[in-house]
Amino acid sequence: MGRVSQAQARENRQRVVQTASRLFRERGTHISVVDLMKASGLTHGGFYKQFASKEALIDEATVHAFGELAQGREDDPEQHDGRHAAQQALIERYLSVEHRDNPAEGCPVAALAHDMAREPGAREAHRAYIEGAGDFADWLATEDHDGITQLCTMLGALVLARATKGSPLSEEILAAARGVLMEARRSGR
Amino acid sequence: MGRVSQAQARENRQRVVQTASRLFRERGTHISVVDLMKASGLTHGGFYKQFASKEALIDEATVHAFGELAQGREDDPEQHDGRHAAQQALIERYLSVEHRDNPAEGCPVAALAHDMAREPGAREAHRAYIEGAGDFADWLATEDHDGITQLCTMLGALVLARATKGSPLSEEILAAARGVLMEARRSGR
DNA sequence: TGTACATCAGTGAACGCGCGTTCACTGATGTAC
DNA sequence: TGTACATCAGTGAACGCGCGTTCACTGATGTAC
Repeated sequence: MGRVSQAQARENRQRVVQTASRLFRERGTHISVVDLMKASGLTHGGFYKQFASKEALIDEATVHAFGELAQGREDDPEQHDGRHAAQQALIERYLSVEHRDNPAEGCPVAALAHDMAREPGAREAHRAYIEGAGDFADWLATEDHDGITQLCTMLGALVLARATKGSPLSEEILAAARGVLMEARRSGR
Repeated sequence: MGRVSQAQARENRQRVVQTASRLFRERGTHISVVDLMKASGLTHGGFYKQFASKEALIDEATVHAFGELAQGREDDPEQHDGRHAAQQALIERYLSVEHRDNPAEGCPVAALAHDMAREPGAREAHRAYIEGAGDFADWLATEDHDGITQLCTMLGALVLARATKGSPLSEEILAAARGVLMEARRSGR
């Protein structure tokens, strides 16, 4: 193939990060460098021209995933009413069958939780995860509702619904969580 | 070493299942057969004298883990007041730092969630998981409180606390979840 | 602007290693007499 | 009850395979003149 332009190289690198951030969420960080590069339309040999190690890519892809998450929230209007409506819309989307079935484009706090819990720890990915989870909880909070507990219920429901997929219980879990979160908001509690 | 008595062989086999049910929760089902057998005080070669495959052990160890979970609940007194107190005690234990730091002896619904979500599906382990999660939710339910949503909040808090361990957020999550679940029960809502 | 050459992004074979699994071997256990 | 032998739980070397990583090679790109 020969050398590729610097612009093309930057684009290729960015595509690997993007692909990794999706596949880590879908299949976990154990996915192989070969599969990752193949999914990015490249061969595995060039990986180390762009990244110091697979760990470095996990760090970068995790930061990338949380950047997207934060960006998605910024699009929402900032005034109080807009925020409240945006929160409700996000809760509905978060607890949908579509989100359950598409972890690759979904919430990294839920999708990466076990990989974070089982990895060493003092890494950039972990730092980004903790910051991302905290920011998400803050964003969910209202005058009357603690953001952390709402996030626990949402994330717990999503993780459980994914783990029980194939059983009617999976949809019951999503519906029950939607019910309790929306009811609490309607009644002003 | 030579042949071992049938009683010894049964005991060894049971110890492997026990060890596996602990290590799968602690490190995930990706842990190797060599490590699993070593942790059971045996060498890896004999594994296939006792189990058809690693998948078969995952199935058996998962069923074992959920059996223990159900058994732990049966010890509690059956009358309504006893049940209510047992539920509160379990919630406190579930959301403790000790439970966060000891997944091996902890709740398999939380510890195995991601392995279940990422594996094929139509296996005995998945069936046991779904049944175990449903039974746990039923056990948590009261006249006024849906068991599913309580389980979502508890499991979400535990998974998040484990993923953010090392940050103060981890303890805040456990405290927030304890707070909202116990407050709801005290106020009768 | 053209030309000559150094650079280096991407390729694909190869590395050591750990995985799940198989197998020849061992010797104490279990059994037939 | 004792003896002879078949059984088989456990051992450890070996299998093919996929992993993360390295490396010699390629040829279009970028650059010095």
